[in-house]
Amino acid sequence: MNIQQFQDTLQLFSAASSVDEITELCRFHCQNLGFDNFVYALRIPTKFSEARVIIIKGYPDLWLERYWELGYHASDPVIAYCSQHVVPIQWHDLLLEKSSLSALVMNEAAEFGLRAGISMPMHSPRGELGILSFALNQERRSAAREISQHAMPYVQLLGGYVHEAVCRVFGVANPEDKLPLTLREQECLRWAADGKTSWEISQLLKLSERTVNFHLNNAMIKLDVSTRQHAIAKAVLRGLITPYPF
Amino acid sequence: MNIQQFQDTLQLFSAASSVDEITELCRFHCQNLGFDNFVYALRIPTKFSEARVIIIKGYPDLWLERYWELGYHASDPVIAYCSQHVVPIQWHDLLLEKSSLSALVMNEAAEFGLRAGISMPMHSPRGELGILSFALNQERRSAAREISQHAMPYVQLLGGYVHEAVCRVFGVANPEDKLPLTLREQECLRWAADGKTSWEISQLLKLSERTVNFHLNNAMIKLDVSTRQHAIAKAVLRGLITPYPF
DNA sequence: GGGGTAGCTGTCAAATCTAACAGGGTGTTT
DNA sequence: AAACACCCTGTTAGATTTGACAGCTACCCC
Repeated sequence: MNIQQFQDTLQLFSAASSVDEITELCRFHCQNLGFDNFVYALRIPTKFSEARVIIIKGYPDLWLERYWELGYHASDPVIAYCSQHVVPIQWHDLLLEKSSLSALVMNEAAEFGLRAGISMPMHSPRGELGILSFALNQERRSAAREISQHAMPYVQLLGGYVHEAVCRVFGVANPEDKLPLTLREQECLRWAADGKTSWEISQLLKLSERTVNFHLNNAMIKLDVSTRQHAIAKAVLRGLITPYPF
Repeated sequence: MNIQQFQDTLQLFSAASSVDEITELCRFHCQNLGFDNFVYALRIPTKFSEARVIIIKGYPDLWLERYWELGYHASDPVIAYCSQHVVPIQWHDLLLEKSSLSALVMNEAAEFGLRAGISMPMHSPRGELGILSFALNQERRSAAREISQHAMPYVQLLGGYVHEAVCRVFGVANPEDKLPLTLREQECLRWAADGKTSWEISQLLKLSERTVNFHLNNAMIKLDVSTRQHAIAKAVLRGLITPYPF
């Protein structure tokens, strides 16, 4: 299958209307590309410590169970890479420190047949992060590398379509609850996230300190939190505010 | 050039260290794909309703000037599409209402030789939006469609690499310089970001309240900030602390 | 006019955080 | 052994935030 034909099959994702259909399409492409397993995970920020996670399964169940039980997502180097980048990565290219938690996760994965692979990060406008991974149970590095290398462009293309399909099926794109915050609330929050105190913000926005507290309080109520810190974490994760404190 | 060779040339973007180099690479790919013009625009949110915009130019200067002067970005249907999607679009497929502002923009663009084209949106972790566009001065719809169709996968691949290159050159987000927060510092910060007070964190981690403040203070020093809020915003944006599930 | 939303301002007490002064301990590396 | 990183704990004073009590204007929609 050349890339042009491949491109045509991608249109099927736009028509898919259920998880099962998407799973089947992924499975098809997985085999087609010469991989053994696949998984797509979508993280949707909700509360700070309560992101919603949607998974399209094509991985060994035992591994997924173990993964969640032990909270491996926190040390998974693939997730760490994907949350910062926009181009795909071959697992072999990840920089791992010996006997780090990250290395442990990857080694255990290998025991479940996930020895080599490739992952494509997808970031969408509201901070959702989708990761499409294809894995290979292949001992020989060179062979694995060749397959991954060859699959790279296909995986990159697939990523976007799987991502849009999953978001559509689960009704993720929801512009309504994107900005529950008023203009002033966003402004105040942004400056607060920038380390400014109420008084400083009042000077910046030419308001009274009381008004700044008023807006920040309203923001906290809307975000259902009771401290500024929580409000900021939540707003940043949801993309409600984008401070630039660098 | 097949897709495999193409893939190899993409590595050049990782080495590019200046705007000029990136521009040249884009120009090369533009011609190679059979297009007449290209442009890459990166929007970095700063304050609410304010953004820093970086442009890699390969469009008629006159058009770009007019575009900015008249604030066309506000009605540009390509930007509207790109801010909501993650897969590329052929301009012909955009839904335009007759005599809308969007249609006006596209018509005027056509007068500058930008009659057909394709645009690839790139969203990165902190809300930056990059748009890579290739344009064609081609009257015949069918011919334009064919070229665009053929270029689609290449453009999608290019997008990520141009995006990462520009972000790197402009120092937009440098995940590399991860300030090493210690384990305790991360834990405390994570709970603080969840709205917990020092006392509550001390109970959660079975520490004294003083110790929690100690760790949070160290984290603030390392992040070079003077409030918890700023520390949390910075840490979340840099991916130094991860929300619980994932 | 009433009701809704958004914005603005005031005071006050209690809770919380920040910054400064201290003092311990462990473990690894040089 | 000394230097270093990480971890733990104490006190205090002052700044800041939080939550509660108030009040006001302006706009839009029904």
